[in-house]
Amino acid sequence: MPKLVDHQARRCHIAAALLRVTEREGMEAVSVRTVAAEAGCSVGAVQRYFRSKDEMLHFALRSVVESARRRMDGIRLGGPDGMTFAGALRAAILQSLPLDTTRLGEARVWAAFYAKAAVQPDFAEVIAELHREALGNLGRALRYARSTGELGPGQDPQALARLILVIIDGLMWAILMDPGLDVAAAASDADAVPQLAALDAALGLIAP
Amino acid sequence: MPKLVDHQARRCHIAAALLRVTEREGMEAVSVRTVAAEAGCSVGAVQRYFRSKDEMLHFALRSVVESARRRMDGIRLGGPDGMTFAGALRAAILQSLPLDTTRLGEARVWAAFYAKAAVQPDFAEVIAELHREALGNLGRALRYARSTGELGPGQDPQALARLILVIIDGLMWAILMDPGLDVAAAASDADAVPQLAALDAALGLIAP
DNA sequence: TCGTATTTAATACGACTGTACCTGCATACC
DNA sequence: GGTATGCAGGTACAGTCGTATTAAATACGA
Repeated sequence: MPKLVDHQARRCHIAAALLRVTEREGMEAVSVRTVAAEAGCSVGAVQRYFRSKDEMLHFALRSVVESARRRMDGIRLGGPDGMTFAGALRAAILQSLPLDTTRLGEARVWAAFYAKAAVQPDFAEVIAELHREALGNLGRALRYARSTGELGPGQDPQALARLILVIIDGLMWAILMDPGLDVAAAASDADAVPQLAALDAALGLIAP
Repeated sequence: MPKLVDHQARRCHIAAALLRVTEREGMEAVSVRTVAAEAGCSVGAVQRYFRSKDEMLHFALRSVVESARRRMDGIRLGGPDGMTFAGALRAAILQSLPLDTTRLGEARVWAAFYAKAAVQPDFAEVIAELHREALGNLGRALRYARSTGELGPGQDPQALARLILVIIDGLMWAILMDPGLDVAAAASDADAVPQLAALDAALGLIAP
């Protein structure tokens, strides 16, 4: 038996390189060669771990979906943690927004995959599944909040969950499209981001 | 004097071809050749009207921004037109969403330009300017609505305008990412689009 | 009708694309 | 130790990319 390599780890390593290229120069700059260079290996190497460029892109998408899922699972809205429901919700949303350099990079990657999904249904399906899952999680949390009285009884938790996810996506783009955004200031002080006025307006309406 | 052609019209013709290609196959499929083929002319022809591919893309972006601006200017929220404020607002937002095939195509084009703007600041600037203009228009309309009492006095019109624009963008993506969307049904009956539950939740909070 | 300026088409160029193949190399079993 | 097997790198190929340059066709003013 010859040398054995951890295939999965290699694939992740190459996918990470692909995401770095995407974050820096967009998905149009992603080619087998640029990714190989970024990953510090040869073209032949990435070809062994991915049969085709398309398979590589699919794997990369699944990896970002996976990390988003992990982040999502780490969020707890209900629960006894000395915080108001509105505050916890706001914190959870802020956590999902590109307010520092690393999350800004991740958002740029998402932007590229979103655009690809707009014309490629199989990509859209993967994203839609994550979205359904997020909808379920958030809806469950909101139902719990309503049961404890933290959320008004007149509000439909499922529709509200939809609304919050829509706002998160919309805010992501609004922040991404703002060329004058000061990321350094945003990371320390959320009030330096004028786009978040929309978020506070929404939260003020939801949980006054 | 030799043959004279309407340069501006030619540029628009070619830009329209570029947008058709983008709508169908995404921006990665846009090349000087594919656009020339779609426009029914030679590569040399598009090269005369656009010095470079980048200039062509800029012109195309400006043309979609221009048409979005025109659509926006056609929207009137305040005014005596036998409609409640909330109803007029809802209608205006629905008009901006990809709920039929033509607007779905336009949304796909927007998706592509959004993604490009995420990594190319000069594109982002053009979009940001349109966004600022929309913010101003909507803010004005909301201030007027508040002055007539149709909007509660406790709400900040500017923040609310931001929120509505964020929701429009977020809804656009939510609809675009849904592979199971029945466009035919959506065009005739907005209730066939589950994503719009988010919109109604928001409107219920804003103008109850 | 001629001349000329403008539009067109076609081609050439170097660089880059995705993919296929092929050569060494290091390893682990017989 | 020999050898077969999985891995890495390199190269080749047929296309396509954006752009520059060329020659032909066109249409108007004189």
